[in-house]
Amino acid sequence: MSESESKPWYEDVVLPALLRHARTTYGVAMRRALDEAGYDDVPKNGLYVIGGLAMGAGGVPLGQLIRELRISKQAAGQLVDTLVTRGYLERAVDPEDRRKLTVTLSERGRAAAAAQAAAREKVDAELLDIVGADDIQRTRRTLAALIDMGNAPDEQPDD
Amino acid sequence: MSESESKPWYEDVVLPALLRHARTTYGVAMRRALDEAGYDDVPKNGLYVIGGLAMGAGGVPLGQLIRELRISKQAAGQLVDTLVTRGYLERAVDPEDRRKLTVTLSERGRAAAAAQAAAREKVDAELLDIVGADDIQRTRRTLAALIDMGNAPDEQPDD
DNA sequence: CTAATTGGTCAATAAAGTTGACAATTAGAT
DNA sequence: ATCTAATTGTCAACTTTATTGACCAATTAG
Repeated sequence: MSESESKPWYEDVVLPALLRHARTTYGVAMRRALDEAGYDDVPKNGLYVIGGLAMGAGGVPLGQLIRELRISKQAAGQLVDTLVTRGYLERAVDPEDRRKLTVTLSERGRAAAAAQAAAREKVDAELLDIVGADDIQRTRRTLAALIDMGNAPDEQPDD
Repeated sequence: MSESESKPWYEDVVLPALLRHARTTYGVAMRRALDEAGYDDVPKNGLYVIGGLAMGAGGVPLGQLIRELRISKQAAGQLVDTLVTRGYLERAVDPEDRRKLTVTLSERGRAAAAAQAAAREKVDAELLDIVGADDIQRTRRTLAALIDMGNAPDEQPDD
């Protein structure tokens, strides 16, 4: 059995570990880009908030953060607080239902989101070079299937 | 444009978000399996330690945990402390170099690891049913490429 | 017009990670 | 054989992040 065709290193690494480490590549790249651009006070989950908010144009309801980050509403409120204090977000009440809060990116927030997106796209591009568009498409579909599995109607936490 | 062939929901979800949520499917399943089997005191990163240790037979050096979890050596030490206290791990000093520490699964640790692995495999099997072996293989390769990108020689943190 | 539900806040606390200082062990150079 | 120097991990103090429980305000259902 020759060295040159030994099985790849990831052969018996379990999928959740691969997912974790793969995401870390993005995480490190995005964090470093933000740091270098002077946005060095974004809290851990802030990456997700800022990145996620970038695409939803009209602002994101707090409840959505709670569900997607899988944290308590108090933690979500505190996270938003921090991001508002540090100038990345602005709160707004939903005029339809004045209990509801939505958050939007501030000027500074949009700048940070842009830096983060650039870093992400750089990784995307490099990956595209390595594995090609088809594999990326299949990977995305596979990940989506996995996500759908976790969204069975009974999975929502009560709080 | 008909409803039935609208673009899939994940179309413009960025890859790091897909990775995050996909991993959450595993995380939730594994956590729930552990809870239901009575192993309800495993700390957050403990999932990774226990799952990762399951395969490395001889025990894992502490330094490896530090690098893979990307936490400080102090945090790693504390995590191991907790897992030892709660009966999942056992410490052992490397006789070659008595500074070095390795951890191995205790009896209880192995039982927890088995429960966790079963949950993981159940998700694996379900995924296999949905997307097929080929897509999983390509996904694994793609993730591995992404991980390799993040392991450039200059990426190791100093501490 | 109550009563229940939903959406969020406040306060206290717990959990997890960080930094800084230091002890023990090993390695490298005299 | 030491005498540095580097590696590996611990201790202690502190910061950050998230949780629980009690509560208030706005909305919706009877």
